[in-house]
Amino acid sequence: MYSSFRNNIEKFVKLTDAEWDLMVPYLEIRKLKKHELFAEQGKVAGELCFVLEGMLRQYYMKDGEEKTTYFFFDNHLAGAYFSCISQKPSLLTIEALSECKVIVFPYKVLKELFETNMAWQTFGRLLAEYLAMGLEDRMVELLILSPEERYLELVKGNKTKIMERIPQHYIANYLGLTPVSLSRIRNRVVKK
Amino acid sequence: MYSSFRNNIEKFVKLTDAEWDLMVPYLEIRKLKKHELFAEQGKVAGELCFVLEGMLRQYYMKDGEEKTTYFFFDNHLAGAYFSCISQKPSLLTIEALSECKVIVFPYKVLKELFETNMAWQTFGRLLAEYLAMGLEDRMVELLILSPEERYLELVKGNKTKIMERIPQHYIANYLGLTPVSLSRIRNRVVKK
DNA sequence: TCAATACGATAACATAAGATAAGAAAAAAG
DNA sequence: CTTTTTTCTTATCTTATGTTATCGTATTGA
Repeated sequence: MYSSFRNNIEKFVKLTDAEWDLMVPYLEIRKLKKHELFAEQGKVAGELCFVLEGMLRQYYMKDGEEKTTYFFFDNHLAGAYFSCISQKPSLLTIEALSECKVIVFPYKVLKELFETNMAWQTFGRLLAEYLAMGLEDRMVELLILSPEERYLELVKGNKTKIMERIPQHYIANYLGLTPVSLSRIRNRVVKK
Repeated sequence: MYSSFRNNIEKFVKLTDAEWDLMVPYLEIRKLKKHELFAEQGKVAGELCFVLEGMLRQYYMKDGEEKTTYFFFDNHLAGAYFSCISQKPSLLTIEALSECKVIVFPYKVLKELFETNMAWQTFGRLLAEYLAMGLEDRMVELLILSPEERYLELVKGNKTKIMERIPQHYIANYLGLTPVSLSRIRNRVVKK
């Protein structure tokens, strides 16, 4: 049941069974209904999860509008990681885009493992480095590519099929544009 | 000589003298001339540095143009961190914007410390988390703020005086716009 | 010191994006 | 199955940005 989660962690660092077992008692399978929130703006996040099935989105509020900035798919960690780390109220909300099955665990437990076990600590570093590299890529794309180029990069990727199931206005936000603008770009690109 | 570097590290994690001494033999003071490169696109980076004096910029090439995406000031770590981590050729170049005095050290040494010492490993995690949080903030600004709002955020910050010494077209890139556009925004903002 | 280069402001024009609204299509809810 | 809601496209209008070019000034380097 938890093996996909363990496998995913072990892409970063190998764990002995004993080390893995330090985490297991705190894992909990949870189902999220569509539109259910996993983390909420203004609240200090205490939990992270590993997505087994389904997908989620992360959004910020600006001028009363939801601005979607990230998606979480299966086999990935999700959660308001930086709120957990800083113990400050989260600036973002995480919502299930579909029915989801996730493995939930308290960040406190992970932190405890970070501080007491070298392998887990290494995992913590490698995970943060992995997150940072992803964010750097994303930032560079936003800085140096035009909206149309960003859209083309997105459809070039391997997430095309998944993306098709996500409402387009969320993807527009993700690319830093308005839904109307994305619709126009799609129209333009098709004609080329 | 190295105390500001140590202090900076100890903002993340306290080190015993013995732990600090593990790093000291590998530190080297280096002066960079204006326009001298510290890391170069296409080359695998092997060194990081801590800036004692001066400032540097990081840029990517796109369509034959340099796109500045980040600045490094004194009392901060600089370098092609992700190239060091991944041992892949760097996508970015780091250039001294002024005469610089930096403390240089091989990433290999740092990695060795990560893997053999718990305090250093913790530093590695906290550093990566810190970098990731900064990148997340930056990304969100790019996604949900308009160019003008981004400029206003920048001048609101505490780096105003430093920024004044940086050529404006670098700052334009950093904000994700063209130099001409930044000039117009500045003009517009003054009149309000 | 002088010449070359880099820098920033501005203008003119073309293009693309934002805002808003309307209508069709698709999905969700009852 | 029908109604309601959400989603997407399209059109119009306005505005901001990109592109290119010019000009005066500041900086740099020989």
